[in-house]
Amino acid sequence: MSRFEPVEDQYEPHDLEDEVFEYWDAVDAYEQTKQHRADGETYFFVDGPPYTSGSAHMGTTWNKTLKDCYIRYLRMQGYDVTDRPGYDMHGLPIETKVEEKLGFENKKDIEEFGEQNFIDECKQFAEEQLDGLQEDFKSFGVWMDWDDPYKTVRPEYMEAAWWGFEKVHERGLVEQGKRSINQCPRCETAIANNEVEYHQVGKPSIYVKFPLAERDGSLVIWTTTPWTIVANTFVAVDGDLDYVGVDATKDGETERLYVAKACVEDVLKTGRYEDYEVVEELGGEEMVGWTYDHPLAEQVPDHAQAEGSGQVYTADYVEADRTGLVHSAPGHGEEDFERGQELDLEIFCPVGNDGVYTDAAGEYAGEFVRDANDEIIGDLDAGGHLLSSEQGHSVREGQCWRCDTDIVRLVTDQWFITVTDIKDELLDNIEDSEWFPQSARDNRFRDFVADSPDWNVSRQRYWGIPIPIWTPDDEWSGEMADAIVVGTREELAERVDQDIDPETVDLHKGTVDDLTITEDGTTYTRVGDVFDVWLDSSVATWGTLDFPEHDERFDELWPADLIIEAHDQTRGWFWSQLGMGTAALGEVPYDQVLMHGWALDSDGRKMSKSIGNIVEPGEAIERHGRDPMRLFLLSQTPQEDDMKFSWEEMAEMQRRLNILWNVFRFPLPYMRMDEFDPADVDLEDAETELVDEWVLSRLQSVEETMTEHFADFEQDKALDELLSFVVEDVSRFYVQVVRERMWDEGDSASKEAAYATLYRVLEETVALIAPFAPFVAEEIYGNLTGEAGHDTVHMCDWPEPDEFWHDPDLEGEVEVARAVEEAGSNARQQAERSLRWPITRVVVAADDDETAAAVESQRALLTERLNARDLELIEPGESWGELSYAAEADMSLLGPEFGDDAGRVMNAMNEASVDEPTVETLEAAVEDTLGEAVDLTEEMVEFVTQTPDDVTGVAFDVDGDELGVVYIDAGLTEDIESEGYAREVIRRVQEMRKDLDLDLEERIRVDLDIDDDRVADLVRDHEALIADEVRADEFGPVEDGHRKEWEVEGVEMEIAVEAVAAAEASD
RNA sequence: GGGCCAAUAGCUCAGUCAGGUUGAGCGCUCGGCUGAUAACCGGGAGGUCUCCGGUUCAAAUCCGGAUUGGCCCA
Repeated sequence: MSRFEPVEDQYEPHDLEDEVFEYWDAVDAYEQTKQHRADGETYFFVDGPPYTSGSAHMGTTWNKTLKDCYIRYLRMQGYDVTDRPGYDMHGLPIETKVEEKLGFENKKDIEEFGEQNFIDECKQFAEEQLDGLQEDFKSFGVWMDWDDPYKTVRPEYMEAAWWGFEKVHERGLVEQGKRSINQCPRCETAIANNEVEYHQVGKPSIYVKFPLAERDGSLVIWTTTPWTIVANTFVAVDGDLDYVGVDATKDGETERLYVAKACVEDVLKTGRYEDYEVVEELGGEEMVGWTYDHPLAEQVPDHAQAEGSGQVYTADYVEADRTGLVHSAPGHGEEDFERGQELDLEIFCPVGNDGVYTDAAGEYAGEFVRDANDEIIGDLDAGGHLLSSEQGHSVREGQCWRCDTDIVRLVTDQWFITVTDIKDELLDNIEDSEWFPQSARDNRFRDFVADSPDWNVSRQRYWGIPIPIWTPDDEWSGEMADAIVVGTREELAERVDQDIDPETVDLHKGTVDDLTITEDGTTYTRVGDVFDVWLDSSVATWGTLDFPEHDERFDELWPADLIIEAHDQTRGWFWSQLGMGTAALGEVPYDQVLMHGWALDSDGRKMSKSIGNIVEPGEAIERHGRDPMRLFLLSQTPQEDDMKFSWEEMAEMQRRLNILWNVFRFPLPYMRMDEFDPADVDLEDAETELVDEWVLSRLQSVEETMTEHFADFEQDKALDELLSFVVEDVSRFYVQVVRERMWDEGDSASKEAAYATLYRVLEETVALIAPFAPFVAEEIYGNLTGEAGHDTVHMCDWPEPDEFWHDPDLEGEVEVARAVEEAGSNARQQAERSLRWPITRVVVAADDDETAAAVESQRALLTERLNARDLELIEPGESWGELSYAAEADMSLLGPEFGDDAGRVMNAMNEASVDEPTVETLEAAVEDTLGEAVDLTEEMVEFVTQTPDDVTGVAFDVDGDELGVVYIDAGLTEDIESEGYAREVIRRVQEMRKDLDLDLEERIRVDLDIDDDRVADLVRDHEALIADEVRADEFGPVEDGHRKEWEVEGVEMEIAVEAVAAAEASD
């Protein structure tokens, strides 16, 4: 690529990005960049694996873009960064999608299809989804190792999970146990709590009388799940609550009912009793130990009847609601189960994994539980146990997140990692990681870890990593000491009875379920379950490194230096990694966490299919391009706050990039014409002017600040700093000032210094923007550096501030000067004197020495920018004649001094106008207004000047600190009018040159016909200036030229222009 | 139901920790500039700081409560 080639007039993201993609391919940009840092210090970044279903949405895009930005930045800082992407490919979501595709309804269909066939289908589906995602990520310009992602379905990764699990087992933290779980009866597997979704459903609401065994009367309970009464084991009361026995009468018959005292009226009304009498009052504690007969004893002969069943116990989940007595089935509900365990009661669960009653349910065997509700209600009624029954009671019901089937609570055998045994260690290990923001770690995360129960890692499914536990075929004791846990493929090959090759063996269920182990005469078979997918990703830090298959890199790199995910991962990946890392290795597997938010729609609502407010990244790219989309995403804070999507802001980013593009293309024609070569100029020795030195100093400051922001994981602020430098400092100021020097024909040291300065600024700016907008950075870098630079901007070092150029004092001075200029422009406008017309003088009243010094040192710049003949500086303490003064109050001092009157005093001060800026004169003015004397001090007051009519004055400030006032003297003189009119003519001739589409170098002849003799004379005085500016060879009659009538400040003039060459040709 | 986070101009956000007459960019509008020109410069309008209470001479800011939205947990 040769240098300073002409470029598009307009920043065109799409064409540019397509070209850059091709260019990257052509020069192997990604590989070269990695190679370039191969000897650098290692940095172990770990990608949180997205789940391979669906395509990349805005949240995923934000996440990957953040990762890409930090990886690119770290590479520029010299690190050899691990950038292996990962994909989470196992699990129920994929199984259900494949089931749908194959038209399956339940597990039996899968069994018929064949486990291995089903697993193959899942694998193929997951791979297809992965390809789609990967294409999306590449198209965002994310540079990761796409040729070699880690996949949770590969044997070496599955082995990493086995290895970790075996370590956990060695620490004695694995156990089989019964737990009350959410079961999806269709998927026939446990569902994690957070995988349960809720919706409102109508359910039965029944009051049931449990007949007491050793005394008259019944306990009254209420439930919305009649089918769980089959498994009733005890009734719970609140030990501290008051209960009553009432004799209730209906249809002439009286019966004794026991309910909470507070519930009597409601229960009896519900049961349509006509009358009642309280005959007993007793505390809940007194009822403990009462026995009752199971209301469905006849239909369920094998109902819970072991020692302790069928009795009343206390439980803390009881409230004085409904009846104050709670039917409890430890075989179903979670609280019931836990209380049952405490009481050492039997766990009776007559329901299979498919939600169908087993033989233990007697007459109901073979029926789906919820379908049996009506029959059970009928049986209760027939047995005289039903006090009341209603349908359609609205409650929140959990359903399976994948297939929407209503869940049932069951107690089943599950495998656990008993993280509650190492809770203190987990909490300690939290301290070893640094979070951004840290408050998320100390509040949200810590609370979650403190409350976390044991981790149920088993799922009764197919598409997952098989749990590597083998138990004896004959009766297993339940002790882990009597089970075998396998940690690696090699160990598997050594121990199993069958002949397998550890290099090639697939570890999925279809293969390993057939493998048996025989040791000491006992044969062991693998337990059927697979791991919860959260266990898969929990081992990502070593899975990324293909450990334990290879251990060198693990020894060198582990634990991870950085992970970046959204806040939902506090209970997800941040937690699962902490749990697994601590249980297996005693350490948290990551050092730093950057926790970002979610991508919401423009109203701050979640993007969802049902609302129809999803913005696809593809659409954003189509509308604005990749770099603008990335800039928008990266301009959002990456720490905890959710992002509100905004098309406007994305469009704004495109505009900002267009400004960068304009800044870049502006000097190209001049540099090209002059054959500028940056290598020939040593900027430090070049004849730089103050403004060059200023912009170079600003560049150093920007670099310093950006680096600090990156260190704090605030890339949004770094980007903001850079863009405002490009827009405010370079485009709106430096380029404006430096233009005239570039127009210089012939060689000039000043022009060369300007070239070299702008070149340096651009070269480093594109390096600074490279992590954010990699495409446009590449394009500009390539054009600027040609063969002299790296093959890609992404190989550049991160620009470090150069002390030689860093001059904060100069920056401060120019900041003041720019404030003066801005105020001066404002004053000019108020005086209705356009910039083309010179003014005789500008007067700057500086409030302090520093400001005065700044104005003095930037005198040349200011007079030029304000087009003033002279600049007069009023030193601090001095005042300019003909000014009066107004006062502004400092409320922080007025408040404490005057209390309730502070507001009135302030108003009086604001209204005052005095001849001299002293407290005494002000006090007098305030007294006039208020009618009472007040004591003011210097500190309470700030005086501002008021200008006479013939002069316009505007105060100037830097960041809100007022520093002084600029006065524009707009009085006219002949000399000024002469130049003013001349410049009006110049501007119009220039426009006409443009109308004619003349070449920059083209010489012209100009004919001026001005209606006003005085003005015509004034203009003639500046004929030389006009000729020079518009490249006119002569003034005189123009025959066939471009002719136009103008009105300038009320004066009619006719101007004609023709090219000299054209005129000669026609002669 | 509980925990954490957010709410400030039409839009995106700063200001909240250390209370003192609310700021920026964009958009809108009026004007200027015109060899970067779909660029650039200046002016202006636009806010009950979500609401209700409290503390204080003074609250966007501190405290309590509510509403709405987000994540997580039950």
